[in-house]
Amino acid sequence: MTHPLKTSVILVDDHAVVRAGYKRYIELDEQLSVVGEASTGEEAYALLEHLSADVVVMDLSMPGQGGFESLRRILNRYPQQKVLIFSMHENASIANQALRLGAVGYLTKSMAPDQIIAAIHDAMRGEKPVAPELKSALEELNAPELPHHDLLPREFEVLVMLASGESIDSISTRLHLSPKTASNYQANIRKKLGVSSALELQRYAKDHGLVS
Amino acid sequence: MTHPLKTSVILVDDHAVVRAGYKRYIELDEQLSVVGEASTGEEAYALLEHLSADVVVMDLSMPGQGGFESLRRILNRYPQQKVLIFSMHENASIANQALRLGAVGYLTKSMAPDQIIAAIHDAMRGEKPVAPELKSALEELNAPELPHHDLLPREFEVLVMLASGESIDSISTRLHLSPKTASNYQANIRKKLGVSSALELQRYAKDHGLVS
DNA sequence: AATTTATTTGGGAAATCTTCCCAAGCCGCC
DNA sequence: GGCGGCTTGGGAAGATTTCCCAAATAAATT
Repeated sequence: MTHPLKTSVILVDDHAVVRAGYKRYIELDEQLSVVGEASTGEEAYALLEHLSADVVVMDLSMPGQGGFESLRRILNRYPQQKVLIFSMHENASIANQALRLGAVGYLTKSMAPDQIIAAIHDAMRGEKPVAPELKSALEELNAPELPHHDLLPREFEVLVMLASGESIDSISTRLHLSPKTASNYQANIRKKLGVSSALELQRYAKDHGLVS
Repeated sequence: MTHPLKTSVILVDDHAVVRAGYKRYIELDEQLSVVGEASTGEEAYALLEHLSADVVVMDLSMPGQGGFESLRRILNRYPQQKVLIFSMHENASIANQALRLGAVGYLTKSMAPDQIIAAIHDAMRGEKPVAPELKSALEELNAPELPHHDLLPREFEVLVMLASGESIDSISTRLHLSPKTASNYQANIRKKLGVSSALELQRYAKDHGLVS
């Protein structure tokens, strides 16, 4: 058996301190080497044009409306690229979105360093490492019987606007509806989701990743 | 002139990766040395009983109702301790609370590593380093002419409850008021703050650090 | 002590918003 | 064509919010 090639890693995180931390641990592993770093999603995208890597380890919360959009663009351009998300948010709905977009795994920064290293190897082996504390929540989130799954399309649209803080009037204007209709939608949405105030509705939407 | 003693630092952050990053940079500086690490506020507090350090560098968002409470307890027990907060939140109101509690400085993780090192030296020199992007917001926040400063005491109390999502009914019950009165308070609060919905009110409260 | 002054509490009445029920128009589907 | 689901809004009752105002109480001032 020949000596295997090292697994190459690109680190993407807007905090230099955090990148340094990853680097420290990754370099302790004989099989891994950091071949590039970027501090924004755009930078990472540009970097990939000149440099390929087996795994891109990326944070989601970055400036310049980064994160998700960057992930989307990278995977659009390089569909085979393995992108491992390391986020500080232990939020199942964020993880869910990232995995749906095609990330190869989702881990949190609170994991132990050796688990992080292990996850990179897992990803190389074709597995899809997910932070253990999120597994059950992720299943829950993909359960089809969640209340908002049987909102009508139009209702869903209104829900998102309501949850982002828009008023009935603003919604009815932007959607060319009578305030009456928008208001009726609100009543139906609240009933279906089982909430009774604007704040509860917003919390529902946030908890389920419908708004950020 | 004699050789000065090294400045000793304790790192407190629940992410081992992040601590490793700080350590990397701190150890590059001849004058600094990391003498201890902790992953929670409680651990840090316990550590200080056995070990003293010139500066404690601490993250705020830690598990176990950490952060603020830990800061409070540490400064209560060791009023002279220099505690430098390094948070990932560029939120002026959080910074404000931390500084009021007696933190010697507030910096964000997005600062360049050399600025971070410089800030530790600044703190030792008796300065109070604050992340530049927060300075103006901090002054703004301490300006006495903010709308909520002329809420009546009772109004303020109701504001906080409203902003945490409580309903008029729940508030009137808990405060032994008629729903009518609670509702009147709400109207007055909204008028004074210049908001027109529950969500705007919540955002106001969050932006000004009145609720988390 | 007497008198302002600020605060807390809620009623009345009008305006607004929400809810619930229902119906017309549309679109797609069998 | 006919059925069923989606979108749109009216009507009417009910609830909430707002605005104005006043009594009771507490705090401050002279």
